[in-house]
Amino acid sequence: MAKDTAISLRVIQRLPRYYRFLYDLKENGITRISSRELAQRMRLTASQIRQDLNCFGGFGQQGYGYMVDQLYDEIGRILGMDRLTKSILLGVGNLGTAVGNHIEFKTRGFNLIGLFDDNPELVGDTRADMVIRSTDELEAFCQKEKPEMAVLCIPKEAAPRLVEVLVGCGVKGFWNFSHYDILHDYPDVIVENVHMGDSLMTLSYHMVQGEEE
Amino acid sequence: MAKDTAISLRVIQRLPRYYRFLYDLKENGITRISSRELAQRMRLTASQIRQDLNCFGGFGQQGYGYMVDQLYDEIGRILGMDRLTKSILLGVGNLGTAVGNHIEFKTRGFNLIGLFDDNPELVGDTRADMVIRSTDELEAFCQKEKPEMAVLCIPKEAAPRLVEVLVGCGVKGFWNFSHYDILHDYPDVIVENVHMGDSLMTLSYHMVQGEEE
DNA sequence: CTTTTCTTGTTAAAAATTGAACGAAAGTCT
DNA sequence: AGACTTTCGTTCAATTTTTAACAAGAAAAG
Repeated sequence: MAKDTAISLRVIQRLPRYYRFLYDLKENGITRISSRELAQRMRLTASQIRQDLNCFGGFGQQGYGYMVDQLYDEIGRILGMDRLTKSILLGVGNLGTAVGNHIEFKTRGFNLIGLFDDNPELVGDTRADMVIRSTDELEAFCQKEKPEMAVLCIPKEAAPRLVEVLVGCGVKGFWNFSHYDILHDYPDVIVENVHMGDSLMTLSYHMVQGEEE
Repeated sequence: MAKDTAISLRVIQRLPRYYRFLYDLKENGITRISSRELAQRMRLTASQIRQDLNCFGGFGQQGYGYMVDQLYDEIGRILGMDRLTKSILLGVGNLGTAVGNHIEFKTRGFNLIGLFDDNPELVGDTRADMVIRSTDELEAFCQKEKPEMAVLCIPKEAAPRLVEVLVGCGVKGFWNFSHYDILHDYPDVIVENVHMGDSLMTLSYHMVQGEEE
């Protein structure tokens, strides 16, 4: 059943994709699915799906398949979608605004409770139904509200110092959009670096390759 | 020297990160670097760096290391950063606006030449120094300008049909931010799906794990 | 009720990726 | 100039990841 060996990062990174496809199945009124059919839809092998899911326990039934609803809930729970971890967002520029407005934090396990920016012209403005606070208030706010996660949409130069401050304030997770790589060297601190530019560059690489052949 | 075996996706996906770190070295006036030191900075093994770079040719020099400038340029060329592939962006909502303004397309091998949206209230407005066009004009625009890449910041429902239209118009690459997975089943079409929500969910998973131990 | 068909969970094999080891070439120092 | 150090490119080994194979259990069909 449940394995005691650590679950590989690759498996974890596939879970959200399963979650999305299962949501679609639910929406289309499909109540059960076999690994074979799910594999066809997702362009994976049935073997991989069975093995991935089995890391967390036997959710399926032989001769029948998986219950879509149940599997969706299970994966959601594994991913922590049943929580609302308090979060703050720093840097309310173009990107910060879009992230604050566009991302559905609440259905992803987080609750955005504060926005911060250095720019005095932005402070006091409203985004995503929240008032933008000055970064000067950051530490006081953290002491009071104890957010555990911080979204960073700040310039690269500001990142290292701010990370240090936030770790000092007890922030345990970073969703980092800044051009700076937060390295995984604070103990007990989880980092997810999002580099959209990197993604665009790999697209470029593949398009160049496509031309050359 | 140059290998004739295909280069693995993992290597390609690391290239932009090398590119970023090399840029930083350049900025700090560092002209040469050994695989060992770069490995320390990037939290990789020296072996991996040497092996990755060697896929494309021997850029280093024994007993000396790599020339930062030269290596930066080489990786840039490999990734196609010396090009300006014509691109359009569809869906100028929160996210589309941020992507249009925030991403440096020109230094990533692309040139954004048009914005499109369905919403009549947005058509005619300006974003990133460009006028927003109606989606009705899309096909005519493509016939004239022949963009090769499309950025999709549209709702999930609109994605499948629009992809079909764009592929018909000769678009060869998609940078897809929509909640829909474009599957790689058009021949000669390159897809890069960006799912920010997936990234947030893996962060959630790791934070839950961090708590439990 | 028995047989047949599915489909899982699991084990075994294959493939890919990463890390260590080492000779060779170039730089550095005395 | 010669000894010594550095560091690459490459080969080999270890690990990880993916794919295939299969026995066992459950549903469906006759």
